[in-house]
Amino acid sequence: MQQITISDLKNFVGQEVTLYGWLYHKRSSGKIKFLVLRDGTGYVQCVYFKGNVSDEIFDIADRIGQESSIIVTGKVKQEPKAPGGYELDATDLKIIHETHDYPITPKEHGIEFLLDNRHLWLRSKRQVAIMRVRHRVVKAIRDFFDGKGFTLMDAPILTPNAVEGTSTLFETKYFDLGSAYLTQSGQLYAEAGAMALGKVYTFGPTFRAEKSKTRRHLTEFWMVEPEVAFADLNDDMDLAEEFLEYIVQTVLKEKEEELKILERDTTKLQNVKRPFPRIHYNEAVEILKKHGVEFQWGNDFGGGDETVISEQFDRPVMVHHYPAEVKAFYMKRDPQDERFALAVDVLAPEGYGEIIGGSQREDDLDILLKRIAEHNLPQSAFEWYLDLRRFGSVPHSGFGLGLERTVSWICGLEHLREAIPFPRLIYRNTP
RNA sequence: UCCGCGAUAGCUCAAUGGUGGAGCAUCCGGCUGUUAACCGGAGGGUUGCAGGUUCGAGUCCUGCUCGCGGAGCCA
Repeated sequence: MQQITISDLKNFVGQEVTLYGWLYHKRSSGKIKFLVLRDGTGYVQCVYFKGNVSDEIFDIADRIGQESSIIVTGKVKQEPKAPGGYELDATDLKIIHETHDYPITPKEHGIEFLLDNRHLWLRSKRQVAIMRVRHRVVKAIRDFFDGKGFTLMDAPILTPNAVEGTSTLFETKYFDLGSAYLTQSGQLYAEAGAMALGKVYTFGPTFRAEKSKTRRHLTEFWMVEPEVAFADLNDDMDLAEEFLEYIVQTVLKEKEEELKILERDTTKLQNVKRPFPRIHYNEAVEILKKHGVEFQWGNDFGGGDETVISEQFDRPVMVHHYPAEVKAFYMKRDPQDERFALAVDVLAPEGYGEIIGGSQREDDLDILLKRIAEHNLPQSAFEWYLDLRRFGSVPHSGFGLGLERTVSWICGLEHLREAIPFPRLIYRNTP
């Protein structure tokens, strides 16, 4: 008897096979029982007729509870009515572990209950589909950069200094050196990498101790940050749009089944093709005014503002030249107009907001020193970073893409917490 | 941190200030093609915690705890 997976059933029609998995769902009708098996690769209905199997096997099928782990043997049958197209005419059933009273039933549950049971919730169809898409997005990210001559060069997670104020940093004791902080961004280290390798990217978890309590925030999330030497803001935008197009089109092509399970309207994703609209901050402000939004020039956009702006377009929109005041110290200012930073945010459609933030970096030592002073940052903490401008400084640019926001957008999720296996939220760090 | 909402059976919810219910889950019984199957029956409650008002509080009032939605901030 051949042991196979549910995803391989199509190659074994008419043959008797053995599947290992968990009981996902059960229906019975007197002398016939329908056991839906899941094995991580898919779902298949196994049909047990009384008479075709021994009474003992039939009793097991009757008795075992949802999520019991079992070994099923039977003949593969094509069944147009079955989801997936195949069904198992079962001949045998063995128990690996019998269980009862599994907490997550086929009926609806509240979000608190589901998050308390996240370790079990992950077994459900929808969550499995999301994790598959997440995995494919991660692979697409790596394939894209690897294929373009980038080197993966990860940044440290424990960092020595409170760079942009301690209020949003997680602090931890660090032996005799006092405190260390969980990284908020690998960018400064990526810049060092770009000066060594030309094109690099960091990809890992980042941490923000912001007391944010919205569907768009996690305290721990994953970010990919490419950094390119000899690249200006336009090069940065070129890279960002090619990157996003590649991710979305790849997932559309390869995770069709999962997006269907998630009931994602993929027509909106089909549009994600170059070129993306590029608008100046001033144009974005005009759009807000035209739509009756009260907005003070010079401010950053809020979530609602971003939605209004992105609704004007059928694909991601790149907003560039933000007022320098609201942007980070390391962003280079526009030599034509010092009020603006050479920065870009990419706003996803359908209200998903900012998924990419990037900029051309300040490469002049003296200007950077001035910015550090203006932001009341401790220069000593940045001496290593300033060295990058002392020894062979070049124009360079990069951006950061939030993985969970991207997954959330592609999957059409209501909340970021479903886009990561074990979400960390302001009032939750379990399981 | 601020604004708003909520906490009742394992889960999702209902209950005019007057004997706390339903669906699902569980258990028992029925059904040879079910798709969140269906039909009949049973068990299951310190109504988040602490006070108060009242003849009487799940319901009204005060405080607390926990959670949810949003804002600000950000990816």
